[in-house]
Amino acid sequence: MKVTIKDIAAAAGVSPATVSLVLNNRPSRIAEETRERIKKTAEELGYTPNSAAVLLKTNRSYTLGLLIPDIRNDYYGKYAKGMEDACQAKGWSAFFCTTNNNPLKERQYIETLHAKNVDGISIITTPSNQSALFLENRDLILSYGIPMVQMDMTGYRKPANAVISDHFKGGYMAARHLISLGHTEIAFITGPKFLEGSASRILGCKKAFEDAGLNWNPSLVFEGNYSYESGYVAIDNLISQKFTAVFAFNDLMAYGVYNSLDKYNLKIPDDISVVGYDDNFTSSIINPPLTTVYQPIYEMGQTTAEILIHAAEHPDHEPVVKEFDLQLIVRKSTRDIRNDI
Amino acid sequence: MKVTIKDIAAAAGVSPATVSLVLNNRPSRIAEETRERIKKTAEELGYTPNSAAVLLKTNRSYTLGLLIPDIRNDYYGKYAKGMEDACQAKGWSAFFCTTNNNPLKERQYIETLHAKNVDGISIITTPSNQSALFLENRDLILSYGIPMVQMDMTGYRKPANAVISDHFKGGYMAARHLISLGHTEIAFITGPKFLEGSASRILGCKKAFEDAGLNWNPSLVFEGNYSYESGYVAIDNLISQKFTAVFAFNDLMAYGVYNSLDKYNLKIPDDISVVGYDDNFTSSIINPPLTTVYQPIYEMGQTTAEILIHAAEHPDHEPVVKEFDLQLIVRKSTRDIRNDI
DNA sequence: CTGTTAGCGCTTTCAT
DNA sequence: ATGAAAGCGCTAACAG
Repeated sequence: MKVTIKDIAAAAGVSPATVSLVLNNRPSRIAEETRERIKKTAEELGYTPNSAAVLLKTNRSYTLGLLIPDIRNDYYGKYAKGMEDACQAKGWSAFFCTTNNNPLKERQYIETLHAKNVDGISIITTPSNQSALFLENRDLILSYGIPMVQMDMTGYRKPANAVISDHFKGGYMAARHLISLGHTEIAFITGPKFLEGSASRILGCKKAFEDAGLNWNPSLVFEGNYSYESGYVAIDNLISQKFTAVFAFNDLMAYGVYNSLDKYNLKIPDDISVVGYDDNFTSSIINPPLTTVYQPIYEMGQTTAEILIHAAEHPDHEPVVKEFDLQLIVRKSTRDIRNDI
Repeated sequence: MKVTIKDIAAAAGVSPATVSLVLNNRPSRIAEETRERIKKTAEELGYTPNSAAVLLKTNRSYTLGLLIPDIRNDYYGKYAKGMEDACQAKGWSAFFCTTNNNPLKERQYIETLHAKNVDGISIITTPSNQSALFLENRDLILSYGIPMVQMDMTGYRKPANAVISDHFKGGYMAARHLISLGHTEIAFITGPKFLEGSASRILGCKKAFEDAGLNWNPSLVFEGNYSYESGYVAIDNLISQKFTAVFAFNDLMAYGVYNSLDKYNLKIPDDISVVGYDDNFTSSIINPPLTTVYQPIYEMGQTTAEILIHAAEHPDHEPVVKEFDLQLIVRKSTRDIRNDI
């Protein structure tokens, strides 16, 4: 059925060992004439190496595992794409595993990934990730001795690699943008407070207020959970108060804000300015296009793969933390109100 | 490092063969007491079977490969999720491979998948898929003897499984909906004409016109390519003509229509009604929510996995074609104009 | 310059 | 009721 190096060896009149040497371009002194003959018959027979055999022998799968909460979330989709592309560029593969934020499912996948001998695993902080079960999962990976990179896991420091962005700065940028447009009463829809990323963004916002000499109003802060619905509900809860702008800590919640505001007949940006975070695909096509904080998530995925591949190839690899810059994308959902009556 | 059955055998004082028998629940008469002891030590040592070894021996990877144009497209995302969930339910895994509609990349992935001994492959028709290179890829999979299911590949009949939906009916449903709302001048933004699915939808639309005794106006048909931009451009091209509704052959193009219409100060659905196709996530949160034809794409993904797993487990498996029902989701982007002045 | 050999971890038939 | 042994396809150390 499947053609093996034995078949090639027989067809080319050499031994399997020679075939292996040639096909892997090992530095050995095989006659040029023999080389050609072997390569040619391999090509003719349509040979593909059996990676299970290679793996069993070398203990290297050239495969990475990626644990993501949800592939359908554009944010994670971009990250996954970045990893996949970087893998492909180096001849590696990636296993995508969707955990749905379920620690048991995540654990199961980690075991599968271990069984499949992946050479590295990427994990992501999610709204419920700080639970003990999730932390146990991190330790499981470490105990298997599999290189791992933590994406956006600001709070959990273990001897492992990390790929992060500066949430404090992101919060600061968004708030400052709104303030520079004359907004002083700003509603904030945050992520779960136990998430460090969300907490840092709030700190960034407060700093922006402080720098501008503005008063911080805690009653305009609503704790969301990064879902569309929580953005929608947030407005219902805040609507009785006065505010001219809202900063939602991710785009998904901003979409909820859009529709909730529409229900109250409030126009964006005429009545209320809105800022999001992440820059999902939808944010540029929605009406009005959403001003948002862009995270180079695709690049973070690429870097994750590169770190993991490096770690796999260099057993003496030292844990590394890469931080990425944020960028404010100004679109049509925010407006200068300084010249209003 | 990694614990093997040998380790368990040593610890439990039995032979590796016995361990294998017990851990795989093979029907053999191992003493209950021994069974327990083996299972317990396996648990204690944290044993995970080495799937490379299992694969090498059994020639079964319990893994499926999925060739998709783009994981970031929600349509494919749902499909991938369906496959992944069905795999997980049966203890299988899935490899996601993003081809970007590049036949060379697809080919490369097929070879990788073959090298990794996947037990089945799913492929999807895409806007450029009918090219000779893509068709060669199908044949490559077949030549490897790997079970395959073609998703939405209405035009290419080979001895292979398929998972499809009735495009003719989908086109008919959308057009009839608009007609029932009093629209007689409807613009159509189709997919590439070489795609059978798109062609069938047009036929369905024509049939709806015919059934309603309406005249078909070819100048209101614009050939798009299923991208956001092509929906946007379509309106630029059609705007000089009179129409009260547009049916875009996918949601992405409908989003382009939304923004292009906005540019001309045309309101949805007040001035123009819009219907899409696919029911992406964005369609329910966009303003106004988009009326669209829902394809049970998640279920199609599940079924794909089930067919593939079945085929892998039954070498005598006969090719099967599963057709799925469509559903019109009526939201706020379409409006009854019969009582207008 | 090329071939022989052992063995990676597991399954499975055949002996005991 | 359990164990010994062969072998899946490949690589790498060692022979020749």
